Amino acid sequence: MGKDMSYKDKKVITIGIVRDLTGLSERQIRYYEERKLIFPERSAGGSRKFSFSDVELLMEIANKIEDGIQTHDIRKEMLREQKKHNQEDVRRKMIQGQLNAQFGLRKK
Amino acid sequence: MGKDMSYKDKKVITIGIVRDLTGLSERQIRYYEERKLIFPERSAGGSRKFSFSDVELLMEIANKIEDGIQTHDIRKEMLREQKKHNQEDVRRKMIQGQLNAQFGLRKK
DNA sequence: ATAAGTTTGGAAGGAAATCTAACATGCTTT
DNA sequence: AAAGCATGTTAGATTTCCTTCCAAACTTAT
Repeated sequence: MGKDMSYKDKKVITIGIVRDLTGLSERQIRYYEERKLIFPERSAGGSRKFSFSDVELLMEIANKIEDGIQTHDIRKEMLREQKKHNQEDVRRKMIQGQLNAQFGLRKK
Repeated sequence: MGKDMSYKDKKVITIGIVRDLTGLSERQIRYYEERKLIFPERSAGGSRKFSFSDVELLMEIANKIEDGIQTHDIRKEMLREQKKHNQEDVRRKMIQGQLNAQFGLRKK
């Protein structure tokens, strides 16, 4: 239940490295956070920590910005995507639930 | 040929995070580097950068240290492992070379 | 058993990396 | 014209990291 994550999603990368990996400025990275496009964690002292997923997302964001899309609209797109995935997830879990009920697979 | 790497091998994690991930002290981590058990890269400013592989290796090292094995012997074990893998690699590549020669698969 | 080596902690002082907040600029959109 | 967007830059404070040293408690070798 403690749900562990792949390396890709572990928040372990500081902003300077993200800068080097993406080619974005730190200013841009912080701004995209402000606009709620990315959600780094924080260290005890307050430093941002990003994952490789965040880095990938930032590169996609960079592309859209280049195409003249505004952060506001990027956010909308992202929320739409998210919703779609959530729905798929719910469907998948419901089906699993049905199966469990029918065939009485017990957990643990 | 620019050989790209998986996330696991990218050197992107600073020592403080490695400390948190492994439970080792920074002192210990630096010492194990001094003893040539791990090989972090450096930022332009001189900060160490580790990969997830390094983190895993550090956890193995920590176990061996707990078992009373000395860094010197851990290093020997590691070199032995390394050599074995290199040999396997050479063998694999030689076989591949033979096949290419026999069947004239051309590269590119 | 004395000497030498191992492993770790801790302190000092300095440099690098990060943080927030503010102001400036050049564009868009309203 | 006013408001909002995206980014750069600066300043000062804080956090993180670096190396170098000394100390302590062990372990191994002579």
